Amino acid sequence: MRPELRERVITAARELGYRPHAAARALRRSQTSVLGMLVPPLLNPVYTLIVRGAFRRASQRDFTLLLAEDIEEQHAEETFAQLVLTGRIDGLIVASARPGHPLIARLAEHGLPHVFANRAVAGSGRNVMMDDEHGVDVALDHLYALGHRAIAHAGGPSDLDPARRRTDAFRRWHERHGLEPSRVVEGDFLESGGSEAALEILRRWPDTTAIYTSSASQGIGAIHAAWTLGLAVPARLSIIGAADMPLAAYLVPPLTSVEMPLFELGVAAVDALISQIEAPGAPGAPASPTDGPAAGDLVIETRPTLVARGSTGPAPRL
Amino acid sequence: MRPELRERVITAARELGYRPHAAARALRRSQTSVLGMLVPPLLNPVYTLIVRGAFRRASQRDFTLLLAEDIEEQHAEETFAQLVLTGRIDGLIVASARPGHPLIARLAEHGLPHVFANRAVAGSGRNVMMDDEHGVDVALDHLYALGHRAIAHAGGPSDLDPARRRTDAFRRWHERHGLEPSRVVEGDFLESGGSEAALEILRRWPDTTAIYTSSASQGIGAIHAAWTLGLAVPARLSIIGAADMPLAAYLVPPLTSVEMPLFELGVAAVDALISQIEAPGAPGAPASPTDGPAAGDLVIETRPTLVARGSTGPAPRL
DNA sequence: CTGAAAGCGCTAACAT
DNA sequence: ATGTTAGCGCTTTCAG
Repeated sequence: MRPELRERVITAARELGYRPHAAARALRRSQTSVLGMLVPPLLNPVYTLIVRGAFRRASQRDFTLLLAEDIEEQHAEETFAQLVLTGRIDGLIVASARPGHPLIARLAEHGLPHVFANRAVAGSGRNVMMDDEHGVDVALDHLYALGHRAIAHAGGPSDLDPARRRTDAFRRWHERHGLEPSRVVEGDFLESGGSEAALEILRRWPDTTAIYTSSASQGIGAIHAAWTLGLAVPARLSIIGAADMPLAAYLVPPLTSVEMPLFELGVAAVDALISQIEAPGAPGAPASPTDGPAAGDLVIETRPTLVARGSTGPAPRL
Repeated sequence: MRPELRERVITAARELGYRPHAAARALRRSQTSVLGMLVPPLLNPVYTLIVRGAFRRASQRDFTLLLAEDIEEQHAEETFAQLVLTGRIDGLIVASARPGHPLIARLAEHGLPHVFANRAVAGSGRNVMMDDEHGVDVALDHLYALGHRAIAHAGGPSDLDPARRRTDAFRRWHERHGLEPSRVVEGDFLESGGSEAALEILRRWPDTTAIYTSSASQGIGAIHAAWTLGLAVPARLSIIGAADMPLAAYLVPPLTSVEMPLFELGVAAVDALISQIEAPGAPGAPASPTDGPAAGDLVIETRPTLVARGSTGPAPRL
């Protein structure tokens, strides 16, 4: 074939907008170039940014991202069947892991490449996480600098890994500062959880001057709780939330928060998954069965940073 | 083959968890059983519920839903190529339509089954919408009953169909009530848009006693604006937003809003799209090129309802 | 170094 | 009725 003809064919193909047929390609190469991603209910706005990072990166690397909302665990088996058993995806990002989630065992058994994003699975060696501990330190240092010493924590569900890690970090920070880290109440990640936790905190420890919440939504709930009790924010009670979102700037008062590298987390999860898929031998690098971070675990380098707004201020004298 | 053998094969298949390979099936039947859905940035929480309805229904009808975020229009061509030209999807739900969106022409030309959800395209005959006009009436009737007569509207971008329909409905309601519908300011659907619009409204018409915003996010922004101006909500200014979300109950004060049938919209969009795909002859029912609602357009039967909370109250005497 | 052919897993049309 | 076969569009291997 003359180079001239070759040129003409390529040009023609481009002009006609030719694109290889995905299904035929997938069938022949037994690789779909589709990545699955399982996320908790998207009402939790934290995940929309993670998802966006994942979409962007997948597209850059010529993969398509197939999102699935992990609403109720009873549907997990169905989701698994639909995505994995029919060969629709080459790998899966699980951002909704919980201890005992039926999917975790199924994945390991099936040998599909997969990573856990944000919610780590101990010992899996497949975790992609943010530096949550640093995020806690940033928040508590900010409160400390404002003079707060009676700081409480409205934590997330303790069986959810990032919630537990933040609670642990909260305790460690207090120990480092010679303070008693007893003011911890657990609730869900939503506004309702934050509101109820704040109410309980203020009932049990009325001299609390600041609350650190494990999510922005909980922060909103905590502000609401303070309002219902008639406590001024931040004059009487300071509130700071983990994870920032655009909304936070428009609350009354605007919520001080810790900005987390959510977009980067999505990007990194996709990269880690593709590495596994393209790894020569293994269908996903095997995890060492030790507890704690295994060899393959990854922590995003971008560190959480403080976004100071109106919901935190100097500690009051009570 | 004896029925007994048949039985054994079926049982064995089930026990082994056999599932037909999606790519092979797609190739042979030239139908992927995948639906695409294009949505505006998911930071807009309105779409998370629509998406959930769509996911649920697609799954029920044995389709997989492939979500794509329509972030910038320059990526539209790329998205189109990736989803449509490679034959990855059987049809597309477009929830991010704007006049002149490059995708609209491409879709018509290509002949792919598609519907427009929430953001209608005039004359397409493929629109699945909510009864936004009724939503406006519900909001304004509520304010009227509280004694408000100087009501302003913080509208969405006028080139976005639901924003325009709500603005039109706002004007019609005022005409029906013999009031001057002049207090309309346009902004984007986000908190910032609501805040800026509210500020401008109060600057131009200082005697305004109530604001109806075209989204919940704008409502949040409007509350924020009132707070910065030192206007009490609802004692001095009532605020009501279109579309409800769980967050609204935890704002300070809790935001009165109009609950829209978002989940149902997602469900109906999927049903409409699948009908088109399964329609015998046409690759999507042809649209009549008339202006206004065309034959194939659909309005969700569930009507918007009022959720009264703390951000609306009796009109003050100024 | 160019060109033909086999086959991925499935299903629809065919021959028994 | 049951069983066989061709071929969807692509890629990879093998023959020329």
